[in-house]
Amino acid sequence: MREKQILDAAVAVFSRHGYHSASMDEISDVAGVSKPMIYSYLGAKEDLFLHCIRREAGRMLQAVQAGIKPDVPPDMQLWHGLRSFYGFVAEYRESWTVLHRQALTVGGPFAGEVDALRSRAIELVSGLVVSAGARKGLAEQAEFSGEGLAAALVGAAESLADWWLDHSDVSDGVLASWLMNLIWLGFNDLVEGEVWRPTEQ
Amino acid sequence: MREKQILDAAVAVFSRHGYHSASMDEISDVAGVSKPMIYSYLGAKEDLFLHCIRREAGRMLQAVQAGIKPDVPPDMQLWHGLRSFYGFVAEYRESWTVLHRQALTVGGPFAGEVDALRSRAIELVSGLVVSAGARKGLAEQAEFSGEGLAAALVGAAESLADWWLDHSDVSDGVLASWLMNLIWLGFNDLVEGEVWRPTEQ
Amino acid sequence: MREKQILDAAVAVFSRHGYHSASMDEISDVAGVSKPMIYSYLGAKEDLFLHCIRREAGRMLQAVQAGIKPDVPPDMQLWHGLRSFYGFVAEYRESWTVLHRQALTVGGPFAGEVDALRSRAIELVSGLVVSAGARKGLAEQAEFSGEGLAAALVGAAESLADWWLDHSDVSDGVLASWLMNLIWLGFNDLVEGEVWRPTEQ
Amino acid sequence: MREKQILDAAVAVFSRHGYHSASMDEISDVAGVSKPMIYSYLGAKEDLFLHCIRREAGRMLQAVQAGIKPDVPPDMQLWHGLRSFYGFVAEYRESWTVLHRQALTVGGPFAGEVDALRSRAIELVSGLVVSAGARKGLAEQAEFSGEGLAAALVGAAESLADWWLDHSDVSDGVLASWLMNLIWLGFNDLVEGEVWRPTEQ
DNA sequence: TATGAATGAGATTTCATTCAT
DNA sequence: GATGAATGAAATCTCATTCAT
Repeated sequence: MREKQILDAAVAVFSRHGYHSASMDEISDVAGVSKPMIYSYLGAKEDLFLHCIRREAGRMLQAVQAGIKPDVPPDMQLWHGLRSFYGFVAEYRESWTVLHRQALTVGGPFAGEVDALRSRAIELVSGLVVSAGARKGLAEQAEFSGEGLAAALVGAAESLADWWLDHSDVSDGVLASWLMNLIWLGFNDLVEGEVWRPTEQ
Repeated sequence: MREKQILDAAVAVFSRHGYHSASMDEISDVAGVSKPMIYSYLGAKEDLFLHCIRREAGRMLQAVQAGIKPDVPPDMQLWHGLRSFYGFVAEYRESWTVLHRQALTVGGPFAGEVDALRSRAIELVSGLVVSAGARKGLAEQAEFSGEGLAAALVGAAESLADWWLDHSDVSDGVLASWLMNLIWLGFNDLVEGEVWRPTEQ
Repeated sequence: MREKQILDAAVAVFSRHGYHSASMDEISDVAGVSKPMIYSYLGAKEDLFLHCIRREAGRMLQAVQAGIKPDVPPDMQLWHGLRSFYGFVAEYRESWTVLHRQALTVGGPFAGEVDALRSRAIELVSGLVVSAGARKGLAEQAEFSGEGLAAALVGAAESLADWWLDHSDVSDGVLASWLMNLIWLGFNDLVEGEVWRPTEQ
Repeated sequence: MREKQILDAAVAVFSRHGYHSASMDEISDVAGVSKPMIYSYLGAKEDLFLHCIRREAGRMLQAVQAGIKPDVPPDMQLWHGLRSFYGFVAEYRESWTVLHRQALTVGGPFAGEVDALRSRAIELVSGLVVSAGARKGLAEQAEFSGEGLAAALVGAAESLADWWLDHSDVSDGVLASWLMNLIWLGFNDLVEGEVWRPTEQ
């Protein structure tokens, strides 16, 4: 299909050069169609970029959700989710680049789209965290913001993905395992009432 | 000094509009000098942006390092470092925006600069991590990469900083404390040999 | 017939948007045929427009001439001609718009076509004028150009038609009667030797 | 001045090719400046055209009004006005072309500008007509619309100007005199109660 | 030294026009 | 014969960059 052809090319070019530096000329070259076709199928540059973001965000969300098994304990759900996430990043490097690097910087309608995606992720993680906390009988600790923690966790995962792009010699499972160890254990301690406090000024 | 004047204006404008959408015209307006002056003092747009990144990166690194007290245990060093980091982000929002949001998207010489900064941060954290591990007698665990963990930690800290920009009603100390609890505890477990492993496929 | 279908659509679209802003796409949509058909039946955009002008000019001329009764005095001939003209304008607004508003602006072959139509009209009026003059025994007055006067008269009629488009609450008969009173009376005076001359510098 | 330079070029090119076919490239060539200068001094194409219309309309109005002597009888005022008008058309052919031919066809803000100019003309003529009528004690004749008559008169004058462009061998005074004879005499008759009526169906 | 004035080069976008089916 | 799909070519507009003063 022409649409897929064009979107693939657009994602490739946007991921290489970023939104502004990408030229419709190059996209049409890579896609192997003429510029008017792009405008006819997917609209102006902004629309095209939006379509890219939406498709890639959809793909990623679907990949991650497909990897999560619903009937296992929360830690295993997070574990599977992380593996799927890194699997996706490995397979669709360009998608990830567009979503993570490019879509954030350009203002306008784009920020909203990616924010929505990240919100979905944070929400999802928050859910796991809360359900784990509940299972362990965690009382409400007003001191901590579930959303803040989830944001940090998501950020850690993203950053690790970025780091991975330049150190591709570890498997997705290993990455996920690092995060689980780093964070889940700490979270467990937290749940169990162990708290770190500064010991001196 | 002319240079400071120009760099201040450039950082302000770049942080507002991003690299590409920022116009030399606006920068010269904000700086209160004519465009040829910018070219004469700081070179073309790319150079100017590079100078911005370098200055802000230097400032940030210096702020963080200045906050770290060398003769306290590693956890307290990290704690102070995080507080300084969030202090810097709070005080120099624009610097942070330029470094985190804008510098990532543009390919070419910029990525290198920011990577360098992040590497410094990762290195720094790695040092703490390793020294903490050593103190506790952590054997080399080939399974874990100190650098990878540090990257994740740095990412978590950055993400939390971003999240903070939209939830400014918590103090820098609270943010740092969240991270310490989330990550340091987990790391401690790790150091002490407690490891999370998947319990089922 | 295909041709009529296309021409009707073209006249409608040209009259709405003008020559340049009219798009072949819209014409083909309105006509209900595909663009290649237009090119096959009536040629490129310029040709199409020419065909429109010719057809509408022909229609208008025919309508006016059909309204003129040959065996009545010149003033009555003019009167009937004017009524027919305004009748045509009322019934075929779009034709009139294309002929009067759009065809004038575009240089090239179009000007010629419309000039030809106007020349026919001027000629026709000239004939009446001269025949009226002759009947009244008007000596040749080198000072006046029958053609110039006719041009002015035709222009007055056209302008009034235009004015009418925005003040449609008077009948065609009234319009024609205004012109007859304004111009025919003056012309009569002229024919009878009464001449206006400037009374002072 | 650059502005005058550019406007002159723009009027020349617009008058040759019309609004749509005129290209900014050609205008900048004719003006002897680069395109960005045009945008900087006079804005986008639409603005540029508006500036042209306004300047030429202003010139024309001023020329005509300058020619009218206020303390002479209405017919002499009209006479002088017409002479000035044709004088202007003779001297500024291109201005006239832009105002009459080009500005009418393009919709949008332009129509308004030219309509305003024409309205001024019609108003002016209406004033003369009414004052002449009053002087002669003309009763209100509901049958005639002063505005309509004025529109017709203005149209006649415009048309004659157009005709003149191709028959430049008569002087402006002669043109004005034709119109005075054609219309003023007829109007006089009207004022004095002589009315033309159709004599048969 | 400092700048107002100027431009080259390139970006997006739109149509009239034509193949291939 | 008829059309959906495709494109070449050109138009408007912007901006980083530099003379001439």
